Amino acid sequence: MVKPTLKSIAQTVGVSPSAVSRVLNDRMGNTRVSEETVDRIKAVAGELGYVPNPVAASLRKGKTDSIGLILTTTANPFFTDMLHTFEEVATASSHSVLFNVSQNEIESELACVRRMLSYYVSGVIMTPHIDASQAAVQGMVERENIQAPIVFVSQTAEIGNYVRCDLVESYARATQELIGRGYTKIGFLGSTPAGGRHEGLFRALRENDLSCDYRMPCRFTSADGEFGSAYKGVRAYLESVGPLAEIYFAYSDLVAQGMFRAFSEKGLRVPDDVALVTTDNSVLARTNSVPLTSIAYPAEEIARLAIEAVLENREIQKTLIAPVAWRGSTK
Amino acid sequence: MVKPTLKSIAQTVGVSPSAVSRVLNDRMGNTRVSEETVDRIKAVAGELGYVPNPVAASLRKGKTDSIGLILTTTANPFFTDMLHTFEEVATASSHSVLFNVSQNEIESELACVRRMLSYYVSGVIMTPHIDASQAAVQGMVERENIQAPIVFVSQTAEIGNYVRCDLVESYARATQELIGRGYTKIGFLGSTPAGGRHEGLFRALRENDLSCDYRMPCRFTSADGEFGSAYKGVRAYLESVGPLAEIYFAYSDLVAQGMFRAFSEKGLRVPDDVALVTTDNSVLARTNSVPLTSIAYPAEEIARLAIEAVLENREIQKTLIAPVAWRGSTK
DNA sequence: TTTCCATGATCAAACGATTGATCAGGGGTT
DNA sequence: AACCCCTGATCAATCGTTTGATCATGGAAA
Repeated sequence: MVKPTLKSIAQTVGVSPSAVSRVLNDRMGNTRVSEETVDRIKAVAGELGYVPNPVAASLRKGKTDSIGLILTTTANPFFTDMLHTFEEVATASSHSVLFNVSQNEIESELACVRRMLSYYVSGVIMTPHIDASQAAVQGMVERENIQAPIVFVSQTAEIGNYVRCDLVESYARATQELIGRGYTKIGFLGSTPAGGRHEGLFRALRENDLSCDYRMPCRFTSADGEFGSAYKGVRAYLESVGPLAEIYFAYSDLVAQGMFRAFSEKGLRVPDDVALVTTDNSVLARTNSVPLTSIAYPAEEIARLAIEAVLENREIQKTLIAPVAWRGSTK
Repeated sequence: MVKPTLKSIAQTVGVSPSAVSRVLNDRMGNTRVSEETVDRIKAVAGELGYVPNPVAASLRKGKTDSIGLILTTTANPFFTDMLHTFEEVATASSHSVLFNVSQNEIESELACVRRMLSYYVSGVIMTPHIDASQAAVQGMVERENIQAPIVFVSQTAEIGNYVRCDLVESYARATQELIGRGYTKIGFLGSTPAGGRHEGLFRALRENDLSCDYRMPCRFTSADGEFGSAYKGVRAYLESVGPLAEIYFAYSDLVAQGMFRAFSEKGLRVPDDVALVTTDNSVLARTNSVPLTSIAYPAEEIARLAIEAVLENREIQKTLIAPVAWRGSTK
């Protein structure tokens, strides 16, 4: 038994393929087919178990019911949180998801986008590796006059269509709240104090006339990853000077896990001896033995906005502020 | 500037589309085109930035360079570990990944498979929700005489094409090793002692004339999830009878996290007061403040085997034994 | 000079759905 | 009776590639 096609259905009903196509797509109203024929066609289609061939339809229409999703990695639980929502929303709108991991290289990101576009995806959602890669992709879009919407899910850049999360502001608000709770010596772990999200921390500290030099030095290496680098950095820090601040910001949940392990090994208790605020609010923060206060990057909302923008082919420039999930790693 | 097609290239070179097609696909050897023409075509194709249209090729060939991947959930880090390898191997073989989450319903699983097949995927890899769903899908495959390979990644069922992980045997080996290390009171957390992986634990205990009644009762509810259910169960257990065993098996890393938190809150130290062996060896186990000994479900190897089976359209019936990553939560 | 073959290329039919253009025929106007 | 319109249906081209069949050409063998 071969797969039924429009033509085979048309034959058994005794009607033209066009009629069958019009009936089965049925954008309510413009059906130029008599009710009787409609019924006959639907009956036969059902009986034969007709399932349309999306590939053929795509070729003709020049677009598919699928969207491309490009993540920089799946190693960080934060991304997989988004992945889930993406799939959910896309499936609910009966769209397929074409998935790729770009792995931190601009060339790879461009290649992924290009490949997806050649599949006639309705649009692409990507987490750009860095601002430069976002700019590069957007440049390609404009240069080649690409019609399908490309939506960036980023943290900083305001380029093209994007949903970004203003972590600078988020950090500032979190810091303000911490100061309100009585913390005065607030630090962070990181290699580069300037730029990025920590600016929010600095800003709030300055506004409250507090010093902002409680930095835990840490050299990030790709061999150790976020977790290992943080662990080693904090170990070394604790062994040389010990915790100077009452509370530390972590760049991500993975980093927080590394810090937490180092604290534990040194007998420091969270939050009594030293407190912790992390970023991502992923499963790691939620299931830590001490539930971690975490800046709740709104992965679900971001995913939803991005997908809706793609499906409705609508421009989007949205900046969100991450709320903080206050948990047991802070007072 | 419109997108270059085979035809447009053929025109500018002054040759037929067939020639261009043959040159650009070039399965080394059967090129029935003179070297000179090959060069001219390649030059023009490169210059015009030709990128082939996979949709058209698929329609004609009746298959695509993409594989379908259906996971039951992304909530468990264990699945996302596999996801990463899947994407990596598939991309390395220049295949796209069509991704879906099936969410624990047989109907949904069948629908996902059907949809993917209509996209002419080269094959589908899925983690069946339960043995019944694996049987249902396999039934569909046979009934409808589906040609594309479907590979199941499961734990128990030996149905169709599969890569399974014999966790019963894995548990038995782990238990044997624990006994060798001096543990005699070995328990586990779970609602249903019979069936499944715990049989391995029981078997090894029996073989060593040890009792196997150190069960932590726990009622799993979908509202609390694996983590919450485990946490609540262990809390209640500790408050009523306390830890009776020296070491406990956890069903998954998420479950282990819940147990670990309960232990921590009760002041029990791992592994000194109570030890822990978990399953999955996901990022959760690796980044816990005490690195958890975990049965290392070989996600990468499984993914690799499954993908290779699909790409080479080869039958596969493989059973793997999970090794154990011995870490700080055991002596 | 005819015959045969190898080489390098083209032809044309698919693949399955979509869609603007076209058409047959019946009923209503004038 | 001539004209027009409406309804319900068909025609045929198209999307871009692939691929078996066919064809022209020139040189070698008979």
